[in-house]
Order: sequence, then C-alpha cells, then structure tokens
Amino acid sequence: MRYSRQGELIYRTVKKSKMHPDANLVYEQVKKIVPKISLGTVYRNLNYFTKNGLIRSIVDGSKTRYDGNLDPHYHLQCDICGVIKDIKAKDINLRFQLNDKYDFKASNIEFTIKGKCNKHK
Amino acid sequence: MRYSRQGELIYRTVKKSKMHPDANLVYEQVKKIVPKISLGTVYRNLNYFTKNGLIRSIVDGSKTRYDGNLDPHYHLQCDICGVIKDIKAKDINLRFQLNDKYDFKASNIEFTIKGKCNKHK
DNA sequence: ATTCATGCAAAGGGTTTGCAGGAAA
DNA sequence: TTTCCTGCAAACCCTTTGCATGAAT
Repeated sequence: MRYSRQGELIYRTVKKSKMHPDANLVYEQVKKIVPKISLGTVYRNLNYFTKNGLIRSIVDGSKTRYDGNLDPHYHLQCDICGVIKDIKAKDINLRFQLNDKYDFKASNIEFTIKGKCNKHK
Repeated sequence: MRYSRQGELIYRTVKKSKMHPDANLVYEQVKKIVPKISLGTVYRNLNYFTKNGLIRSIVDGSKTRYDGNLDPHYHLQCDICGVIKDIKAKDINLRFQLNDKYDFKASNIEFTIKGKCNKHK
C-alpha cells in the first residue's frame, strides 16, 4: 500500500494505544492532527493493517476493536465497563485434543475471559 | 413472558437446530409455518430467551448466532465456510491463574478455535 | 376487559463503497 | 503523468424500536 500521512497516523495510534480502541476512537484521535480525515479512510486503513497482520482485531459486541500488541496474548473483558485488558498467553495453560476426534485444523484461538475488573468489585 | 405460538416456534427451532442459526435463518424457518411472522418478533424472542438463559448466543463477525445447547462446550469455527461445531468442554484442559496477578473476577469464558473444517483440507 | 406480544415500517449503529479530486510515485 | 488513497456521502447489513392491532389471560 502506498504511503499516506493518514495511514501512518492511524497505524501509530493503534500501536501506541493500550485501550483497544474502536474505529471511531482512532478517528477522533487522528482528527486532532488531520481534522479533515474521514471515517471511511480510518476503516480502510484499519482493515488493511488487520488483513496484513500489522495489528489485530477484537470482536466487542456489535463492533470491532483494534490491538497493536502482536505478542501472544488473550483478553479479559469487563462486563460492566467494557474495558479490555491483555493477559499473557504464558499465564494460561491450554490443552486440547482435536485432530483425531474433531477433524478440524486449528489456526487461531480466540480466548476471552469475561467478568468484572478491579473497579467493580 | 406470555405464551405465543411464534415464541414457541422460535424457541423450538433454535433448540432443534445444530447449525447455530442466526436470526434470519430462524426467521426463514419459522416463516414456513407462520408466514406473516416478522423479523422484529424473531429478534425480540431470541433476545428474551438469551437473557433468560434458555439459549446461548454466539458472536460471528458482525452478527449474532444462537445455540440451543446449554451443556458446557466451546466452539470450532471454519474460516472458509463459517460453520460452527461444538467441542465438549471436557476435551479441553484449561488452566489459568488470574486473581492475584490480574485482579479480575472471571464469570464467563469465550473460547473459540478458528481454522479449517474437514471440507477444506 | 385488560394486558402484552405481534406485524409493520422506520430508525439506529457500525461498516462499506462509488465517485471525483488530490497526493504519492 | 499515472496511480491510487483520500474525503464525502450514500448505501449496506444487522438489529432495535414506536405504534396500532390482535391474541392471550
């Protein structure tokens, strides 16, 4: 993909953020620097980066959120405030037997633990 | 919730189906019996059943699918055709340590393995 | 007779897309 | 100069909702 200032800013915003922003939040951030940027451009770039493995996407109800952290990790999501925290893959011990019994070739695991974060005890 | 023929048919359709139907598929099924049923009614009933734990809902990209199987299980989803298969919880060995390190009270785990089903080797 | 779920259609949220103009190569 | 990414707005898909009617109690 050809270079553009908008694309670079979108990419950097996701990479820097630790709050797993959705498209609109990225839009609001980049708009501070490029006021005329459009949501369409944000979506086009986020889709491109996701498809090419530069960032990850996370399903959050009816919308998509983005994660610049490519290290192996899973997510904790709070039912109350929706915040998403990373949990390191090495803190989870996953074992499963698939090949013979289920006849399915695994490529990607989506593992999210829902519950209450420390602000809602 | 008050009894209605539509509600009963919607519930039975989800319970009987093993293909994790979305709202529109349930709608098409029930329409064969009650041709004038509306999509709104299907959504209202599915939401009610889900909230009251009579069925489960599954996130599938931009839409919601429903699962009448309440036994503890997770899902395998094919990247190619989107089919969702159940995998029994006992075939997966999950261990994780959360409370001290992450300060998060888990209530629900969403675990889906994505990959290729046996039709797309 | 009262209550409340339905059918219908409009509206909603999030996302995608066609097009003309402007920036990158 | 050509390519293609952008801004804009319309369209899209899935889902929800307001309203009047009709079914359930």
